[in-house]
Parts: sequence; C-alpha cells; structure tokens
Amino acid sequence: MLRSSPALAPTDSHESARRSDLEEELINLFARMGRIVGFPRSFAEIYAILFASPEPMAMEQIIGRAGLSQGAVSQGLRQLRALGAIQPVYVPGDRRTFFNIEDNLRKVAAGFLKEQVLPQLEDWPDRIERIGRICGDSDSKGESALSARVEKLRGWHQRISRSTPELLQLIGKWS
Amino acid sequence: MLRSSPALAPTDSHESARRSDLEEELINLFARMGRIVGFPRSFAEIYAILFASPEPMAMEQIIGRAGLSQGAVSQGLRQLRALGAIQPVYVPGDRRTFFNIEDNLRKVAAGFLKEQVLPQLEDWPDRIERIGRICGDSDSKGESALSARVEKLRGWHQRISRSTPELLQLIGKWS
DNA sequence: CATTAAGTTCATTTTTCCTTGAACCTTGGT
DNA sequence: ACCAAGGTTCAAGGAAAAATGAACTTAATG
Repeated sequence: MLRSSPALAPTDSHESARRSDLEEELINLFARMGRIVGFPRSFAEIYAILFASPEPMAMEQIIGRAGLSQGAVSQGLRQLRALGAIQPVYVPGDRRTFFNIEDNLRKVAAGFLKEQVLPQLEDWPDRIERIGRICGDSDSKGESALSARVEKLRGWHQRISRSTPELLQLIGKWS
Repeated sequence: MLRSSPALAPTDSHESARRSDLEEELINLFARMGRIVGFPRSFAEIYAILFASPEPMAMEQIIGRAGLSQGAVSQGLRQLRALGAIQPVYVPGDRRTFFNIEDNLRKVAAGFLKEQVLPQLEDWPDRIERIGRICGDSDSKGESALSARVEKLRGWHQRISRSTPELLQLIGKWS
C-alpha cells in the first residue's frame, strides 16, 4: 500500500522518492543474511534497491532512494563491487557509472569466500608457527598437552584448506 | 588496575595472572575468524583461554585470566555452549561447572550452521511469499522484470536448501 | 531452614563501528 | 586551460553493540 513512484523515471535526475514496501522487504531479507557475515545494513539497502530496479542505476539515484549519504553509498558500492555482488554498467554517452546486481548466486558466494575468508586462512600457517614456537619454549618442562592442541590447529587448517575446492565446487552448482 | 579478590586458591594455578603470549596469539587467531561471522572478541578470548588450558576451567578462573567481567564471561559461556564450541564438565564434589573446548571442528561448524544460518533460511519462504504479493499487486500493469527477480530469490533459497546436506557432509569429513 | 557460593540478568557505561558532510581528486567537454 | 559533473576520501559525530557491576536467583551444605 501507499507506493510512491512505480519503478523508475530513467532519464531523469533527482529521485528522492520514498522507499517502496517491496524495497523494505528486500532490505530486511538481505540485511538479515548480511548480518551473519558482518555486513553493515547499508550494504543490504544498496543491494536491495538495485535488486528492485529492472534498470541499472547510477549512484545519484541510489542515494536518493536509499536515504544514505554520498559517502556511504560510494563506500558500499565499492565493497559490493569487490565482492562481485554488483557490476558496473558503462553507458556510452553518460559519464556516470551505472550498477546492476550480480544475480548469479555462485559468483557472489565465491566472491565472499575469495575476498573475506581465504585471506584469513592464508595467515594461519604463520600464526600457527609462531604459536608453536611460543609453546615449544615454555614446553620444555613437559607440557605436552599444549603441543597436542597446537597440532589440532594444524589439522584444522589442513582440513579446511583441502575442503575449499570441494566447497567451491558445491556452490559452483548454484547459479 | 585493580585486581579482583584473591579468592580461593583451590588445587592449582591459573588465577588472576596476566595473559600469556600464547593466549594472546590464540585470541588473535580466533578473533579474526570470529569476526567473519560476527562474534564479539570476548568469545574468542574465552575460547582461546580454554584452548590453552590442558585442564577444564571454571568460570571464576576464566574471569581472572581473561580480564573480563562476570557478566561477559557468563554470557559468552552460554553462547559458546549453545554453539557447541565448549562443553561443560561436571566434577563430582565441586559445585562449580567446568568447561572444556570442543576441539572437534566438525561439531563446531555444524553448531554454527544449525544455530545461526539455518534459522535464517527458514524465514525465506514466508518473506519471499510476502514480497511476491507486494510485487504482484503493483505488477498487474506489466512489470514482469520484477517478478523474474523474485523468482530468482526462490531459486536461491531452493539451491541453498538443497546444498545444506552436502555441506554438512563436507564438513562431516573434518574432525 | 539459614547460609553462602555459584551463576544469571539487566540497567548503565564504555567501546566499537557506521554514517555524515565537506574537501578533495578525476575526467569529459568547451 | 578551465570548468563542472561524477566520484572518492576521511575526520568528526552519532548510533549500535558489548562490557561492566551490582542486584538477583538458584541450589548445595551444615
């Protein structure tokens, strides 16, 4: 009920329209998923607004619809692009960059893994080695339970690392 | 820096001592992973301290070592237990509850999925239906692009849902 | 029962993270 | 070369989350 402007007034400028119910629902949906992985709500807002728009949108239009500041939208677009969750669309004869969602779930999930998870995993060997050294020092007196725990860490890293190809394969079946 | 009351020194050591380098390193490691999934740092601290202890620890001991308040540790223990990341150990003749880590990665990962992710997924059908209705109302005039997007959502939910058994199987190989 | 240790809860404070807004780049057009 | 539109960056302010601390509940023990 009480919808404002239907979808778009494409060629035209200042869209300070109120968000539609549809957009609100989508924002809720995406925000809940985003929270699990620690994304700020603004990301969900931007993604939802693009999701609800059949046409690619320029930053200015998103600002108007989302009720966020230029800065927030600029940062959000950058990160969403880095994740592969949105794609820039270059329109000839227009200086602005337009954006469309990436609606291929596989690509979004893979982007998240590649950007957020794997970099952390890569740190593990160094960290575990350091932990092992600390442990080894104080361990000379015979605290072997600790060493067993550190060995656990190594095992975790190995198993997780070995699983990533399978995991990518699993989400590769999405689309 | 005021230190809490010496309290009873039961059978042994680790009390209100300063955290060791080992513990600091472990906290960093766990905190980084925890951040990805939105856990507060205190969870990592508690888990790390238990990880570094060959013996199960009671709350009071954890408080002393972590430098956190009673309240924070109480809450943290509860949530970690809900996730299956730690286990209570009942010691006969001691009123306190002791805790040990669950070092089986599979169980921790499964706990996270079951507690944090799947409940969210279960909401999707309702939400999508609601979105479909909103969309259908305004859609009568022929905005079929939106309907296609909503259909996308359904597809996502279906694929993710169908993948969870495989995912559980994948992490089932861990240990 | 009365006592007291163990643990929980929750209003308040503290900390962390997000957003804002304005200054600052960059690039196309004239 | 200059202007202006499009976009980025970052210090400062504000909002949300987490930690604190004290009052409260629970349950062993004499």
